[in-house]
Amino acid sequence: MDHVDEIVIQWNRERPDLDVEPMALIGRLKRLSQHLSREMDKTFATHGLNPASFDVLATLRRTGPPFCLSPGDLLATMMVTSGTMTNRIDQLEKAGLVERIHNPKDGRSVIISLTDKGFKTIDAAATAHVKTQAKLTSHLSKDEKEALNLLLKNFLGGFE
Amino acid sequence: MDHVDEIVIQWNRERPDLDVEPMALIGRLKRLSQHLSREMDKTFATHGLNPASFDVLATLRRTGPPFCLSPGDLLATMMVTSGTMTNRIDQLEKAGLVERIHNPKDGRSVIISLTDKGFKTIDAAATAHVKTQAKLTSHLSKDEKEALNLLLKNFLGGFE
DNA sequence: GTTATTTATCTCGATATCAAGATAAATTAT
DNA sequence: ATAATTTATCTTGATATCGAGATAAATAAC
Repeated sequence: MDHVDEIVIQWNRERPDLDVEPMALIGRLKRLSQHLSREMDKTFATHGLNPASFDVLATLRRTGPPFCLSPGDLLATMMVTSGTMTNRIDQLEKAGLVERIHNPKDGRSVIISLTDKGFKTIDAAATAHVKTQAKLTSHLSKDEKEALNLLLKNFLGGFE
Repeated sequence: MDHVDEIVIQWNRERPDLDVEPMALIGRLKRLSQHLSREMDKTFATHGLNPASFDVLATLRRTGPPFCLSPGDLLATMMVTSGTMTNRIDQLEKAGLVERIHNPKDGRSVIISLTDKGFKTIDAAATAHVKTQAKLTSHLSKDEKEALNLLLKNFLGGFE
């Protein structure tokens, strides 16, 4: 009997015409996502990052050498607008974690490159982040994790 | 081979020391939550609402008669701060969907009450919302929905 | 070659949120 | 009764995001 169960009971009493089964599923998904994000954000904060900056740095880092991508490339992997990406890069540049390099082959675009400081920061943060995520999923058994992952992948497939 | 699979491959190549299994699970959960929210937000918008205002009105509505709760009660069911709640109520009051009633039994607190207009709005929006949610989960079989819901409930239990 | 279109990024204004603290009423302690 | 504490809500300042549109370079059409 959790928070979502109570919501379902209330709706069933007030609006018995509505089938709120999907609401329970989506509600739990959303709430879980919020809880997980809050915990992970704490890890980012101990490395001077927020989720947005972690995301950008991690995307550059996992790309491999030479740790460069255009704002457009970064956009393509994250669900944000171009204005948001400009702002994220501004912050990271100000913090000395990335730099904007003029693209000699295309005057419209720039190349976002991890600095040494950015590399060290994201490598340390990623190590801690993975540890946090392991802890956050430690309540689940191996089988549960696999089953959940598979169901989510299938579900997500309908959108991407 | 979805978006998250590619991320896992990249991390395995660049940082084979990291176990990114939990990252895949959490990443899918988060991304799915975003997709679902975006779709649901469209339904809210057609009723002149945003997710925040829908949430407040729905909470008041499903409470049943007399469709009243204090800001503190509303806070307890949503994961937001008191400042956010004040702002949400301000917007809804300005739109004529709720009203702040002075609580005669406690000078510190107020009672947030659904207006007729608020009641009609949320009833129509909720009907449409449930329909949207049914569509969003229609890719999943009945068994999948049940299995997923159960796993999520178990997972969520660790946080609430 | 000049014009039109597309592409890549940035700018601007509006908004929802949070964290921290202010205000004011109720409760508890002395 | 008075003072101290707790509780309920609101205020303020900062920030991340979005949507829409601006800018400027590359490409395509003619």
